[in-house]
Amino acid sequence: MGQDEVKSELGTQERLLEAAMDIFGRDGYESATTRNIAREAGVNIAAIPYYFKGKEGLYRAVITHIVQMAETQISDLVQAISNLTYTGDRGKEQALATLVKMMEKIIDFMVGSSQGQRVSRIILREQMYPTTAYELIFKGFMEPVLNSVSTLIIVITEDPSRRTATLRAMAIIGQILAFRVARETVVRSLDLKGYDPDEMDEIRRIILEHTKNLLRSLM
Amino acid sequence: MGQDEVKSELGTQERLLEAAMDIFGRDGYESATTRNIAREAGVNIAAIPYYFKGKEGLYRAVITHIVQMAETQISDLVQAISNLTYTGDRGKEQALATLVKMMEKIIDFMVGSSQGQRVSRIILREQMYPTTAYELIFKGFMEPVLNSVSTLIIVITEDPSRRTATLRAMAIIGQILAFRVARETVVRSLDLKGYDPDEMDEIRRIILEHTKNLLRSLM
DNA sequence: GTCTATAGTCGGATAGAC
DNA sequence: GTCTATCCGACTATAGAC
Repeated sequence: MGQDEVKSELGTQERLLEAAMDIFGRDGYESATTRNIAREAGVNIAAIPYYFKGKEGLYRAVITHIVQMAETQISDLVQAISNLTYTGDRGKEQALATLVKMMEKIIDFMVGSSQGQRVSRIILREQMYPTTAYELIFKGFMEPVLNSVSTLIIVITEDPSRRTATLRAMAIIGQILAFRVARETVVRSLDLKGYDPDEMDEIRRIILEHTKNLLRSLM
Repeated sequence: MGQDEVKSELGTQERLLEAAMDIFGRDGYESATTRNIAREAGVNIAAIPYYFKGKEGLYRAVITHIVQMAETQISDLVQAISNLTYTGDRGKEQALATLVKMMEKIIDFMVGSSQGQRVSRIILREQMYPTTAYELIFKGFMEPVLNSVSTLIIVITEDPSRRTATLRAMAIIGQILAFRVARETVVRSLDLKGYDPDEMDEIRRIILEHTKNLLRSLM
């Protein structure tokens, strides 16, 4: 199927996309320069307006790309949650186990992997300073995750209020956000170099313990 | 008294500082322009290098100012915590009550007041993308708060590990961060216009309930 | 102290050769 | 499709009149 000419086209585009994800993730949209991105990708600056219709178009392409990456990570769990019906005490424990699994995915994605760190920086930036690209992230990632988690919380707490469950879901996920947003503060407070596997294990352990204890107290 | 004067009666320096807090909080450091700030303040652009040695100096002045504001909010609690010694079951309950009080302060400051919202946007931005001004925030605000909260957690859980307590503190405070960082997502998910007093009450109630239930489960 | 005018810099986009 | 050269706009900062 693949033609050689197509391969070389996608090569330049893909290299720009990879470099853009790095630079946008590191510097933020305004501070990032197309000159830097082009240099990092090893291509000419003029390739950006040529392939992506400018800086903004490149940014949107990055957003679309990372939403797809994130979706891949969680699609199976979202799918499972929207299909299954949980009832009774056994259903509650199942729902809690699923929730813990989802939290684990999010932790490893946002805090653990170096790829996920840059990606989640971009996502969090859009949360704080939404641009026209925010809609893509909301519909493609945030809304599905928040809906899934709040559905599980409704099952676990037997409180049918979607509103209350959504707020609880935000608070619970916030435990994870803290370690991404305030990474520098955590690292300094504990006099670390970064999150190495030992710290990651303890962070994961603590957040999951908190989540389980909290939800059991609401059962 | 008569301190409630309007903006036009403030000096040029103060008007610049107020305007800068607004614009930096809304747009972030790079996106904010000195032109905008000067126009918002109703003063000439040249006043910025004249009084603050340029854009960066103005930003540092804003950071210093907001750290002082934040310190005022929490200094009494930080003071009380560093002085008192809590022991026994009664001590644990006292520590928990103090922790809840501090959480309430932080919620009202970060999520509730419109002033605090702009300020906390700047603080969170420095968390995610630290500049040379980060040190001021860390030493003046983040470190004292994190230390206070983790000290209380050590008393409550009777686990002497400062490291574990600090990580727990981050996770617990993260519940608050979520409503500031992902405000737009919360608002959209619940189809709101913003956080009105009803939502604020429920957010506060839920976070405090989570915090109390969680820490009781760790006693 | 405050203004106008302008210098100096930088980043994004484009034209046109190859 | 990719390159070089260049343009244009926007921004910060400064010089100097008042």
